Amino acid sequence: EKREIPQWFFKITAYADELLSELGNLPGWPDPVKIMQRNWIGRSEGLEIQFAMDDGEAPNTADSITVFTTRPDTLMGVTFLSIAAEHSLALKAAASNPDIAAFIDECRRGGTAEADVETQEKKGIDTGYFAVHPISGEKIPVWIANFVLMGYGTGAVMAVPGHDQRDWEFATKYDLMIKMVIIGDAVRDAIGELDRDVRNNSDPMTTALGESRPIDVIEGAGALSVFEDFENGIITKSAFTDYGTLVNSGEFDGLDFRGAFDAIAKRLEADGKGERRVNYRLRDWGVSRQRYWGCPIPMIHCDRCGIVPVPEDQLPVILPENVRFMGVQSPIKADPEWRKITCPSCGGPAERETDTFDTFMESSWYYARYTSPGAKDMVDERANYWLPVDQYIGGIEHAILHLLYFRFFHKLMRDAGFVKSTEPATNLLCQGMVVAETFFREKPDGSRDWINPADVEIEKDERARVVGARLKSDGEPVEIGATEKMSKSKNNGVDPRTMVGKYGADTVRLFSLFASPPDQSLEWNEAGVEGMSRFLRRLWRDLHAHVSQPDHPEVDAIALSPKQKTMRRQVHETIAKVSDDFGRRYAFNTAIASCMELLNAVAKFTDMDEQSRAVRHEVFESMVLLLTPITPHISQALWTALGHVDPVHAHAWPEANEEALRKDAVTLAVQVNGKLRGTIEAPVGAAREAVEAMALANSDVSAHIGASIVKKVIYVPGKIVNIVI
RNA sequence: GCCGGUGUGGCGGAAUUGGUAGACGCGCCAGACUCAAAAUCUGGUUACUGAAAGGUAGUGUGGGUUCGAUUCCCUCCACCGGCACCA
Repeated sequence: EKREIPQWFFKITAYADELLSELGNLPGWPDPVKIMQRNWIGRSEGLEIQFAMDDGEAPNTADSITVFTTRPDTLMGVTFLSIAAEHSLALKAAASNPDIAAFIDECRRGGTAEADVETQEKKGIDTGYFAVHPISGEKIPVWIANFVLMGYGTGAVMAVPGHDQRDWEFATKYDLMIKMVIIGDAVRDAIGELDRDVRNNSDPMTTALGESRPIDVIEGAGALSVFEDFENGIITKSAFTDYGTLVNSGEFDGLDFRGAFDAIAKRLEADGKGERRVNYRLRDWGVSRQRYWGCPIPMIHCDRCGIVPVPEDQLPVILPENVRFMGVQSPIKADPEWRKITCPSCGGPAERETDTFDTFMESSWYYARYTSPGAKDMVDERANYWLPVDQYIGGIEHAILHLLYFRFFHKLMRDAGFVKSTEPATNLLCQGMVVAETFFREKPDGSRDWINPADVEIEKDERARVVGARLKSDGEPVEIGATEKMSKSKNNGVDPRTMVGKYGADTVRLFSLFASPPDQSLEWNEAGVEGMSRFLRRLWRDLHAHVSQPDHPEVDAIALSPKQKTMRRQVHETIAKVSDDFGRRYAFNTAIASCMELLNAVAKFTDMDEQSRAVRHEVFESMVLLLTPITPHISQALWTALGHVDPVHAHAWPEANEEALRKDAVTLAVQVNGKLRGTIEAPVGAAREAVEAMALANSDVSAHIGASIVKKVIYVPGKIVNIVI
């Protein structure tokens, strides 16, 4: 059932629409990742418009410049076109003009990374060519601009300096015309008033300007500067980029964004000069890299047959290991022998591809291969048993690239018939980085000698503030640097095995999960681990003290004293909280904290009667089960101590008992004007009037009300009473 | 520059749907035990003020919405991640 693979198959842009829409079917993925991917794909609706070249100036009248715009409503404000340095027309202009050629060279030298392009100084050069405005027929100049990239859209943009900030800055710098064709609502409304007075001119802006009185009227609408600019025929402050109403746009005057979009689209479509189009910011994925390390691209270049795939029985192409590195070039590129091969199609001499795949290529489908070890194909039928991945975990730094390629590849495999699912992973957790403090000493040449945190002693003042640090070996001070991601270059890596050796794996795992929620960065700091060790030792000691007591009956919920009930309720509250923290919130730190609270509470619960011992048994059994996923080894030992024969991991996860969770009374905060002034104990389900009366009767509260009149009382059952005076 | 995130005690962090800010842990202080130390246990620990009870302020900045804001909205600042070849 494998499909014939069409030519567009490997283009990620062919999947742009699906990659975007399927984000809506990923409830188990974090919102920030989905938002970043949505923005990265960047779907936008607009018009593609052709600007013909002016006959008298163009080197070839067949030339035209195609632009894409999401703001066709500003079309009548176009005063020039900006094209990329690699645009065919730019290259044509460069052929006869050394200044232009030099400018293009300069653009090439600049970085192509989006961050470089967006932060560099906006520069341009006039090509000397003119295009024709598709509606007004005006001649408009064509400029080359360093911020227009060939890889985006069509490599050319229509410039509307009046209503685009970047175009505005460019036009101001090079003294190009700026037209106002959109006005905001405030200006429109003010003009509307003037228009009613005059009524005899169809162009409201002209009417307003024709009168000697508009300024004071407009001033009230808060648009004075815009209006003054218009009087002078230029926008001086900055571009007006909001949506609004069209002016100075001939037949389109008075239309809003939507109306203008439709009218202009219709007009251009009728004239064959433009059409509606959906554009994506997403670019195609170039998968080849000019380096040695990597998976060779299994393609063969034949002069007669073109590019021919390596036959399947010769896969995989193995990277030669017996190579010599010389300079920066890949050794398989330098080696004239390795690439020699006969063409599998015609049998003539041919050459292997010497580029290797981008590492993102393999990381895009390894998870699928893991389901089918030894499979002859990429995967076999086992993939459909395991996939999609239930829980995928990776760093947030992969939010865009890896996780988009990952989704793309899964859809490719689906369309090739390898898997049936549409998305590779149901749930995604992006964990933070492991960071640690850095320490250094400055060397005479100003460079830094980084010192490992394990070799440093921290000095603190009497208020426990860090005042300095010393090297353990010589006792001399060292400088304290930033807290950064663990790295070799900053020598702040700490091997957890040292800690595991000292405290055991359970303690270290407990510590690393307790230190911060998984999606935040984790500070690896030895100080906290002592607390975890203490907690486990207390649990061990208290549990063994409990099992050394005489046997006890089952818990009899009806026979429990209020104190026993409270203790038992806390057990079930903890079960409910830990279950939710593990299953829904991934909040392991708070799950552990509530187990600690439970241990603190049971340590104070020292009654020795039978039912107390029964409740205490429930505390320890539950706590051991709740901690098992984090501390399996000590949990198993404690489980055995509690008298169980079966392994702890085989036991069912505890469930919170509704009956045990029930409360008779609840503590309510009482506020006066939003400030906490006291608390009251109210029976659950008490009437509003009764609760209000209790709140007003509270002495701390009444002291703050004094002789004032109570205006309003807000009561949120189970939470607060707020008395407004 | 753009997109996303973060900012809370001395420190890591909690507050889940707008409802008692600082849970839990570290550190620190005091006490108990001890000849002593370690370990352990008990109590305290946001700041200012006050003998105390308490009062006032307080969650990066400045504003706003609300009876009530760490939480929602706007502004700004700092830091972290990504920006398509980290060859």
